[in-house]
Amino acid sequence: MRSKTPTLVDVARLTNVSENTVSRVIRNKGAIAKETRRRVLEAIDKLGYVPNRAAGSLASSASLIIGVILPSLSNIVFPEVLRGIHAGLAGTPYQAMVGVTDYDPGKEQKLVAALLAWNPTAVIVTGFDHTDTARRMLEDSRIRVAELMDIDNKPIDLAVGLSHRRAGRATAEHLVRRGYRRIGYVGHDWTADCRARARYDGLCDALSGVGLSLTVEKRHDGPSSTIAGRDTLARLLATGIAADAVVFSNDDMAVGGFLYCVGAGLQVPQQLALFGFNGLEIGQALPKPLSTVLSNRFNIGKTAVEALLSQAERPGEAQIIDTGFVILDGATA
Amino acid sequence: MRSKTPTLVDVARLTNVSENTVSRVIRNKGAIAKETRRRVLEAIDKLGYVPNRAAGSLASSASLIIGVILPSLSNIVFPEVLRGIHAGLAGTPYQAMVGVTDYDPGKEQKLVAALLAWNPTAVIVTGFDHTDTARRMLEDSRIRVAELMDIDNKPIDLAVGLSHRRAGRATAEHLVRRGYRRIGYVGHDWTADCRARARYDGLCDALSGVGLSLTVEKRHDGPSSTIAGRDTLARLLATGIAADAVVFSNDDMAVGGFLYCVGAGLQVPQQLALFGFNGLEIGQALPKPLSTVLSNRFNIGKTAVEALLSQAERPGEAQIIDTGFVILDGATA
DNA sequence: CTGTTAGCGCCTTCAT
DNA sequence: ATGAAGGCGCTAACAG
Repeated sequence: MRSKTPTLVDVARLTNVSENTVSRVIRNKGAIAKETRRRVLEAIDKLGYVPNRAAGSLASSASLIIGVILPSLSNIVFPEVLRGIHAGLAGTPYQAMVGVTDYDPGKEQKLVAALLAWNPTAVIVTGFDHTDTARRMLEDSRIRVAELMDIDNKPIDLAVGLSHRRAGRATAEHLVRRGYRRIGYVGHDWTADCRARARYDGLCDALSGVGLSLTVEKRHDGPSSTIAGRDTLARLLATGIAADAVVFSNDDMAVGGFLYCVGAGLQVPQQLALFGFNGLEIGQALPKPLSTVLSNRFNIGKTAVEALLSQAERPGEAQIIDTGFVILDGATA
Repeated sequence: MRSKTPTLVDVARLTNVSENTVSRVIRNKGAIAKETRRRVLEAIDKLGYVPNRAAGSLASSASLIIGVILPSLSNIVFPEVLRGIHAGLAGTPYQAMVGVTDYDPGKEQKLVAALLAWNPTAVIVTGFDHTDTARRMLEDSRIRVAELMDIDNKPIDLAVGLSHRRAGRATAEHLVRRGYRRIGYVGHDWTADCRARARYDGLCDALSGVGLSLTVEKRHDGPSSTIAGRDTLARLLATGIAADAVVFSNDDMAVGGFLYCVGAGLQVPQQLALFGFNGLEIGQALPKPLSTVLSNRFNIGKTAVEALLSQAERPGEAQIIDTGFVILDGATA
């Protein structure tokens, strides 16, 4: 005969106080006599009482849930953001409810609806690219909303990330300063990844500011990957158009490019300089550490959670937190 | 004046049916007249009604939540498992509630309690290594429980994964078949990662079966990483003890080892053969594809979800699903 | 500092 | 095929 799991009432009875008092102790709300609290906690411990979250959510129309919507888990960047989110959540009673969109705004919209059905305390999404409906649902929800990775647009409530446009500009400036003039570009499909596009734009922008432009470029028609980087660099070099440096849409692609050079016996950076984006560990483990832009993904997730939890209400005006970026000099450009 | 979000009652009133009927339509339960269903769905659409999950969970003492507890998100393997889980969940009304333990059984126990407080439909954990309390909570919960990655122990309910011991044996057999006799080992801290330990045991086991043993070994005192692999191989070679092949605790480590060889001008596999575990993309993108064991992480997650959702009750006897492994011949061993 | 009184929105059970 | 009644476990609002 298994006795059903204990509830507030059981704790209250065992302690000879009202349910409400027990509830207050659990939530650290209102003033409670030291002795009462002690007895309540004792009873909780004795019974192994665990609050029923669904009941709590229903009664308070709010839950200890943080909704998290990520475009992908294949790109290592997002697991790192998620890691930051969990780091920010550790030690709090909040749990992350995670959904993945596969870069599909339609799926994102469904996930927004699905997560809002849980009355989450806050929702974290990626970027600014939502369907109108999704955006309206988020706006109307009145809960806190963080849009991560990018800060080049006006957020619903809070944006945490870096300016990809500026990161692209900084890349150009770095290469020009190093004396590179014939600069090529190897990218991936940016219909989904509009931040890669923003970096590209910043890059071209800054180059044209000093009277330069991309000498040659190739784009892989699909998501970024090491293998795509390797193969796309091969295609770029096969054009025969000389380049002394190649900028990659991100580190995955750039590492693939580096491995291509190793295989082809190309001296990096003497014969060809390489530049990435993200600052992934693997890039720094190469025989020559990759020159790239560090984009603190972990920190973006952690900072976002901390900001969201530190203030329950939306601030009067949308807020932006710039987590910045750092040029990693490396040895490949 | 913002009207509060619509509830079942609103839909019922608009349709002139009882709440109950609306509820049945939503849950596809019981027989409903075609025409009634149509009108209800119309009303739902018109009002933009979204069911309140907390209320549903409270009333049914069950929720459309799948609890997921992972040891880490730093190791790419677990994001891939999570990706599989989300793939299995896509198209269902279930959401994943994710927690991360940092390989700490104490944290795992707290997460188990925290997730069970939501009345999840099932819980997915990693491995068999739980505190007694955590195990008891999971057993007593009566909900479905999957233990992932490993199948070398008796599960609470369902295990999905591969035999790491056998993978280790297969590694030894492969190397011996290829003619390697002086085999070294480069590993990482396995107090946390007991599956790496199981592979190591299988490796040693199979070697001693043919009268061999590890010639030399070095273990990095920390989690696996490319940089750790690179540096630990350097330390192993610095011992001066000759080895013609080195087995790494996983692909991250092995890729680091490969990159060390590139930097040091060591011919792979002529001067030194390398062997990994996991079959990560990066290993296959190397100038010489890494010889390794493919461990289908994605599939483990997806298979687990499908198995859990296909049967609401625990089967009479604990069940094991072997997702197997595949030796990737590669070019490094 | 503590208790009382009403729900929160839905699902289950039993009728019809 | 549909409805009525009751309650899931907790919290909010107000008393005292």
